[in-house]
Amino acid sequence: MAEQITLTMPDNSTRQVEKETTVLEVAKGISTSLAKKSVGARFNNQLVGLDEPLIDDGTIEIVTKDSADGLAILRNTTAFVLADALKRLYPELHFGASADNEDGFYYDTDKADGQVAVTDFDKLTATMNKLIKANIAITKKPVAKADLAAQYKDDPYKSQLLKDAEGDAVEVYSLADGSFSDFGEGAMLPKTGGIKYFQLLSVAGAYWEGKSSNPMLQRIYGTAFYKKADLEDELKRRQEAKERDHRTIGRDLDLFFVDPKVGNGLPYWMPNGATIRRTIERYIIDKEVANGYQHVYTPVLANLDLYKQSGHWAHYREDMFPPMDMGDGEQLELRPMNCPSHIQIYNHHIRSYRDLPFRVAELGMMHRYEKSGALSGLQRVREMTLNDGHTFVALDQIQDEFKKILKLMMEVYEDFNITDYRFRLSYRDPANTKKYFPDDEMWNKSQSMLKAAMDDLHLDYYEAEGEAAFYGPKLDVQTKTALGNEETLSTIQFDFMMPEKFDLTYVGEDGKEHRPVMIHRGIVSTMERFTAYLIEIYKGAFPTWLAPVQAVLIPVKNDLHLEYVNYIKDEMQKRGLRVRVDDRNEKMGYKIREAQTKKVPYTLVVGDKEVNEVAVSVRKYGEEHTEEESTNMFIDAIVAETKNYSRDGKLKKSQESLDKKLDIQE
RNA sequence: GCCGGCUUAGCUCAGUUGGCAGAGCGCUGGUAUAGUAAACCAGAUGUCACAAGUUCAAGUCUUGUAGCCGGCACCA
Repeated sequence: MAEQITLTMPDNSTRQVEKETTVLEVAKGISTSLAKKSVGARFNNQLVGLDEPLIDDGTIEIVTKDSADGLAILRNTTAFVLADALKRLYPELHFGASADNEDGFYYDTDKADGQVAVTDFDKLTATMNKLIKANIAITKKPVAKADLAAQYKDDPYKSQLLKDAEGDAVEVYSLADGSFSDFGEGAMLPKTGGIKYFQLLSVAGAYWEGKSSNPMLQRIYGTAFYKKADLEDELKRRQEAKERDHRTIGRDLDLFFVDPKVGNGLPYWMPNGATIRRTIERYIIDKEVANGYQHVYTPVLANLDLYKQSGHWAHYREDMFPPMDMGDGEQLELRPMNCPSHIQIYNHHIRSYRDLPFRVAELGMMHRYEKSGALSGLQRVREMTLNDGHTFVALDQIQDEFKKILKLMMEVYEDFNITDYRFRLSYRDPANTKKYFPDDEMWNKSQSMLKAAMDDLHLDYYEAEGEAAFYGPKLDVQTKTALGNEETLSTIQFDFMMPEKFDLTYVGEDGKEHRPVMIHRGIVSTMERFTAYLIEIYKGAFPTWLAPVQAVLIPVKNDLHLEYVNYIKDEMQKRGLRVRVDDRNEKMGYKIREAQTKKVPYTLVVGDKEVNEVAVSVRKYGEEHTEEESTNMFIDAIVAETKNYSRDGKLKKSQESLDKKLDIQE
């Protein structure tokens, strides 16, 4: 009898099979329906193909088409076929890295006589389709790195990838007809015909090994699915993402603009956008004052020495506006960050332990000379106003203050209905400590303190090395833009360095001087980035409390109803509501349509019936039906709705549940 | 900053082998006076991104510059 191996299934049951049984045979052994759907397996946590013979005991999970792993196998195979097509069309082309991700895949290329461009996609797609139609088997075998080196000797990137691969051998995937082969990790489908629906999407430059000092390759992006509908959904999703883009909506709703002729990355806020921003600013200032912060104003200009002392000049000189030489030896700098300003506030008086935690906040305007390629709408700009705050604490207050800030953050998220985010603990890069404040003990201490605080609160997070600020580790709240790019929304940063550099002290209970710790924190990011973020999550349909115009009043007939409409307008304005009367010479349907396309929360129509009943006909944004409401009741309801920051006037989660989640005892 | 692409009216876009600068929406004026997503008529849109070059002639071809878009790198 042949040698047996033991496979452990996901449900912990075990199964004895002959050694060298393939994944497909294992799947068939479980059920034919599973075998039909299967495209590989996760064996001892490694992705393997259907033809993989199993030779050791291990855990196995059959990978089906409808799983993320199944898509990874498909996309890996599609990237392989793309590479084959590229090589057929451009024999001299060199390959760089390749990968699949949650949206699709990419393959990096380098061509001496002009890079691959989107105009090549038709030819590439046609060639790929030929290969897919031919349904060629893809075989896999391990080849010693030494044997493969000669084949790639003229290809600098592949040679490097080969050298960097783990072990002495790599898996080489080949078409059965011998016309193409490639090496790499990850599993593939057994035949090219397994690729059903793919699309090449875009090309973009990407540095070799992600280092800007290296040459730039051309990255070809694509995606692939097993089902036509899934591919169509993905393409539709990408289209909708563009419609959600804050730059598009910002223009359509007349919120802001950037005119390169008067300054790149320097946005102008139109009245509508300014109203949203002002509402956010008032909200967050009130919220912070209620949470013990003292709001201040500090100058946007300071002597350059301030930023030399803080270390910003040494670290970020390239991204700061050049200093203004005043001719008498003084150099003034547009501030790139507010922390040194708040340090001046702290240092202005002698501080006692009784003053701590000392919380100072500001909507601080800053200027950074962001590189031209980084600029993007309101998301990356050269002048921005940060919801900045610094709290100065004693060592033993760090944990408690951290929790308080986190609680404040979560309350704010609830008010804005922000739910899609991830916590990231950002540490320094252990392989490149030069970038950071040189004090190993400080780093180890503050990083473990941060992690302990998060663990203590039982919050999920992921850790990222190399993402820390130069002065300390941070908790970042990561979100995604409409186009899927990651960005930091909120941040809490521990800083043991600035207090040293500025010799900050407080007088302790013992009458002696002690060194405080600084916590930098931003809740709603910059006004620019946050507004962009809100535009995208709301798709321009702002909740009533934020909407630039909260209600539009439309008289059925101007000469009969305008008087009453103006009365309602006055009543609403007295209650602090933003309301507009549309008395243009247009048909009612036209005005209603415009109110809807401008995403005004409430459209109020007034005619004979309403005048007689002291009522309004209410139509909510996005809804087709209307409701008659007494004018007073309607005004009371909309006032209540704006007061509790809600879109629909519904009650929000209780305070206790938030406290419990964060484990905060007052 | 880097690689690729793009740039025509306020917006979305046509514009043929080089031969008078176009449409829809929006805007302006007028007519119509209305019950829940687009009334009708008329009118004005403009340094075809900018600067050179080729040509009898350039929105169109060539070169350079800027900006924008996608991504990479950066992001205190």
